[in-house]
Amino acid sequence: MKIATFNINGIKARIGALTDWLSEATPDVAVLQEIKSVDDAFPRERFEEMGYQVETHGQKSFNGVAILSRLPLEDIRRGLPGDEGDEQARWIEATVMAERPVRLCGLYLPNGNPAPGPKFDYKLAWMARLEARVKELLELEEPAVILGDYNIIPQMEDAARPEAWRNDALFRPESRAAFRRIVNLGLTDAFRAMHPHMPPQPGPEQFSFWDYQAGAWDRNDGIRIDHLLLTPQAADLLRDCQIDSAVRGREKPSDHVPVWVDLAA
DNA sequence: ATGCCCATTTGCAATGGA
Repeated sequence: MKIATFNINGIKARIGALTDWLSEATPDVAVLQEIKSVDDAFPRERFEEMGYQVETHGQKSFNGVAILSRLPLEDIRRGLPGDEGDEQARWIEATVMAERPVRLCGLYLPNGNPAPGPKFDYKLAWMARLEARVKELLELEEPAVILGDYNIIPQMEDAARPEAWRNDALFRPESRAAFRRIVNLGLTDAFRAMHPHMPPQPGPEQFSFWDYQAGAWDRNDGIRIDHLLLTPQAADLLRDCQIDSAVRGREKPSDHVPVWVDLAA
């Protein structure tokens, strides 16, 4: 079963690029971030025609997450627990009914800039809520994938120019420590499990985001911030993990590209 | 040191992104 995460940066602007990629990559499940749409405005028919069940958790203008699945979805939940007053649409969960059911948690973690400041505080508070939810998921001892735009550069090798991100909310010590705390509960970073950092690399590192500005894509000045974290039961099913980098070089691209895992589920 | 580009808004400049 192929499960992908893709920050599309606006469904309205990305409908063509997204359907093209779905047709080629044929993921069983695509977890989307930044749909930037309310639920009623999401073009669900376009994806239903392609055989996908569509579940959205949108809001006006910003944020918004969704799950597209060719297999049935059950027990859909919207919103990250832990703060009833949080209006931002950044979390959606569902169980994909494969031969071996897998719990999916799609997330769009807050950017957190500028740091320090209230937006950075919100990011860290959101990550504390994520940690609490991950602890619950791990106690179930079932296959689960927590995937999406984490807005975290985990290590130096995950940025082409780490020094440029030194004081950024994506790379600050507090952000990376919060990410490590979550991973260290017992999750596996699927990409690093399949592609360990082995300096000196024969080629450039792989990234999942390149800024629109300053020719970042042409210079491969990217960062790896879209992640798929696996519970032990999901990690035991891991067959492959790849980044579809070429999508970034097409017409009217998102600034992120899809990242996917193949699970023996 | 700052902006570069892109998407959205009941828009025509401002905000958010990362």
